[in-house]
Amino acid sequence: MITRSEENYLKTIFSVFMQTQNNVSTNDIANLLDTSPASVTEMIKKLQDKNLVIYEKYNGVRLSNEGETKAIAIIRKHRLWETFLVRKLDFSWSGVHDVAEQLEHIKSEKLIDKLDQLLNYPKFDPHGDPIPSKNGVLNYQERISIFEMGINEEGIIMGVSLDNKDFLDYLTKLKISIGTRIKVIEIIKFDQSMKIEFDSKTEHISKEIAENILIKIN
Amino acid sequence: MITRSEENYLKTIFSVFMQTQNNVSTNDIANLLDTSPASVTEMIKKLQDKNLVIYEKYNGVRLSNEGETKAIAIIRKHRLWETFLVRKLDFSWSGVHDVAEQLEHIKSEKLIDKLDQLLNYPKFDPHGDPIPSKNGVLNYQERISIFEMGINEEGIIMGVSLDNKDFLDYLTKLKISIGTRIKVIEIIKFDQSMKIEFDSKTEHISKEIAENILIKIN
DNA sequence: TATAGTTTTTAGGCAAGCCTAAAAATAATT
DNA sequence: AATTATTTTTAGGCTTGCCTAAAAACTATA
Repeated sequence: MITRSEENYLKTIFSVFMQTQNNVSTNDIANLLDTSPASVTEMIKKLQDKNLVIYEKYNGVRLSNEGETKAIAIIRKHRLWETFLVRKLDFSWSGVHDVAEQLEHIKSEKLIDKLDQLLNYPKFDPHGDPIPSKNGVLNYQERISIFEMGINEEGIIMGVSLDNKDFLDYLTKLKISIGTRIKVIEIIKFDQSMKIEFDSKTEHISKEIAENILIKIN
Repeated sequence: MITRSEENYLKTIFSVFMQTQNNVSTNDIANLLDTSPASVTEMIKKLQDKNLVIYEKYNGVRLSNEGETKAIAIIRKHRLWETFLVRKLDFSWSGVHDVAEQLEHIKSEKLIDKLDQLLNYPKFDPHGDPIPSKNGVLNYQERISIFEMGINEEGIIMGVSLDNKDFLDYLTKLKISIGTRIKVIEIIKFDQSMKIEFDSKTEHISKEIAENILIKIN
């Protein structure tokens, strides 16, 4: 049996490794899970005993195949629940995270399969992140931020890279959502803010906003 | 903050007290929660410190007003989740309990309100038990078992008093469900089994079955 | 390369929630 | 009423997951 806390460690290790492709450091995990490095070391040893991670002292940690399977299953649950909350219970995409964080630990394969079915087997969650399939395939779509685009380039919004309430609420206000086609009109050198066009209108967004909106890249 | 374990104690104390109207004994709680009497004593003290129960050594325990409010809130969550599982995810009423047991501990008032709304504010769960309202009113409908009925008496099935898979599956097979109108045709003295009529057909049910099907009484 | 700085691990502790065994209180029986 | 049986509580321990402080190992810099 895998505990809730262990699940959170696996999830964290997975997502950091995804980004860096390097063994994950004790300190990084401690910061992300808001716990002490000492606790992390301790927990990693437990996970190692359960063959969920590969660990060498003073050299960081990464997931074993078994650990990765477990991590992906949790991410699947999290993203399906987020999708459920937004689509069926009218949650805003900014209000979804904390509840999904709890729901992802519910243990019932049947529940998740049925939820998947109810939602008609969604491929992406409300933030545009891919939902792993039941058999653990995570279909990763490469994306760049609007900030990385050049003038006159176009793209379709595929997701966001920040789960901050104010940020998401602002996007809602601008009526920017996943699927929106945008075009970069102008880049202001001074503050690196951008003028973008979408739905036949123009909006001016700051660097911070542009950096956290992701578009598809082929 | 109230822990998952504390919530389970409150729920248990509440339901035993509902039935007996007496202070609940340490032993009873231990049996129901499948734990040791010593652990129960210890936990009760904690609950007392939090003003959730009223407790006197060697004299059992009952809920304080605050404890009762908490207990009812958990029961509300449990029964709403059960309703959701059956109505939206096609769970059988026998498969629902374990998952609801987990889901009832999810902390989010908004989630429960939205769920309630999605289900159109149900008054009863799939087993026929009343769902407490948001403000904590538990509308109890008095019921008796079929076993307590006399010959030629009629009634409408309002619920069950047993959450056993084999039992519930058998009712499904017999096509007995909540709302079914039944009439007692014959009582066999020898084994106290009963012949009942419903949906223009007759079935023969054992004492054990009859005892666990509840009908409305006015 | 020696030293200073950072990261990681070890050591020792704490709260929650459980356990068993033994003691104390209550209840039942002769 | 005295004894026996049952229930409940106390005492002492265990595991999980966290903590702080100190030691050890790595990394960077003079």
